[in-house]
Amino acid sequence: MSQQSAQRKGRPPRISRAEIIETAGRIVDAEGVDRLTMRRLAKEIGSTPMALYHHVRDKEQLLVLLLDDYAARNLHRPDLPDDPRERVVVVAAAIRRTLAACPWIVEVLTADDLMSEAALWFVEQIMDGLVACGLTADEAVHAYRAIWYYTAGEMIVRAAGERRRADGDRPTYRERVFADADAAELPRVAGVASRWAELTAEDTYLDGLRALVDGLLAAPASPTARAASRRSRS
Amino acid sequence: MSQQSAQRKGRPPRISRAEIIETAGRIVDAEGVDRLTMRRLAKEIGSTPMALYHHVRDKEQLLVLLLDDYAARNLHRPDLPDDPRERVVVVAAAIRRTLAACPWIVEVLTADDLMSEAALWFVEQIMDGLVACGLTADEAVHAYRAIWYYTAGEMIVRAAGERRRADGDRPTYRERVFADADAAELPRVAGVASRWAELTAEDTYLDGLRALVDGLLAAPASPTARAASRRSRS
DNA sequence: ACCTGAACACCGTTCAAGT
DNA sequence: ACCTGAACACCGTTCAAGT
Repeated sequence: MSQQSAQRKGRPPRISRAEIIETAGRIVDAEGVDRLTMRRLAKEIGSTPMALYHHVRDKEQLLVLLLDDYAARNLHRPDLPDDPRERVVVVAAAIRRTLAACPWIVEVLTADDLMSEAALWFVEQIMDGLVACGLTADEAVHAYRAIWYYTAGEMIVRAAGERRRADGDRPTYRERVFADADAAELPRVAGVASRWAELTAEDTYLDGLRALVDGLLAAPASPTARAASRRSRS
Repeated sequence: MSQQSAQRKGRPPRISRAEIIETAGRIVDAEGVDRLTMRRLAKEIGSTPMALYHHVRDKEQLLVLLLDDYAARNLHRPDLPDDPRERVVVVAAAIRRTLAACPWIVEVLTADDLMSEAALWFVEQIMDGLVACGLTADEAVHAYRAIWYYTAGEMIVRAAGERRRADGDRPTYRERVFADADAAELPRVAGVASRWAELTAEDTYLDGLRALVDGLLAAPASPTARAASRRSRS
């Protein structure tokens, strides 16, 4: 535990995990996440690729560490409204606003859950709001997860859409599929086909979030019905 | 070979897109998506990497094509209940059941929307159910998107969790973070910390889906309020 | 304990040429 | 039109050795 006095063993470190994360963050901010490679990072830091492996397990862990660092510095706690339901919405929206500003989260999201220390306060507020609205602790966990699924999905799908729009105006595959939609067989789809891109470009995260939270908090099925549905799942 | 018969233009193709997709599907099924490389695929097919680029634009498109093919063959249309709200739930659950069975969708989901021809019928049914419950066409598109965000997010987060569980029982980062949760500051989180893994391993997709659909169809804000919220977004 | 060099076993894609 | 060979510009990670 007392490492400043006892430098007796081995050679002193030249690079630190903090330095690795900081440099990695700079590369990612400046050039995007797929320009971050262990070799490139080592060069930037003035070391060799293998030196990095003494401080992080592998590239995947580095990415998770990077997002934790980002969350710790950018996840600002919002003012909490009194109404517990509104608290849930406001806190979820705060998570999403911060993470959506960081276009490479998708890479990490698909590698691991975001569950940094900095995020725990947000989870706490969401769960507390849900419990204050009448959910049990277990129900609150499941409801929180549903909110997280919706939030993560929105960010990922939106990021994919933006990437698609970014690299070239080549007529997207989806547009061709829609154009082929038969109005007789698929009237609803055909009816909005021409406006699909425009409609799905709108940011409706908040509307959907409110609907989800309302639904999660609406008078649920009776306890017996819930128990039955739980049984049928296992 | 004998090319003197039908030499209208150029040389006859040795390989086809269909053959590429079929072989790629075999590799992915047998060994997982990250064993699918253009070089490996070419070898398997008895050709060279560059021959593939005459039939698909790049690896990303190949993956999208592969998922479309999977969807076309596995997305079976469910019986439609009479109740339009239940129709929405049943159809969304059918999409999710099929896609969740295919662990590599995440790679495609983050590259592009799934929007194959085979999926259009499902989109149609969901939109039709939503409209039958009173939504306008535009609202139905947004509601469909919310359902898709939730569904995609659930599949991606679940897949990440399974991958994490699969490769080694190393104590996940998340578990350590939870163990450190201060019961005084974060009572709700600390209260379920020990059961978090167990609770989040439960499949609650359907419960969350029902909550979301209920919320989306519940008496929405008045038309004027909706118009105001639309204005404030743009 | 920490770092290095060399090597392993690969990638996706471009280019110019052949048939 | 379709395919090939060679090359470009890389990867993440392991291993054995050095300090």
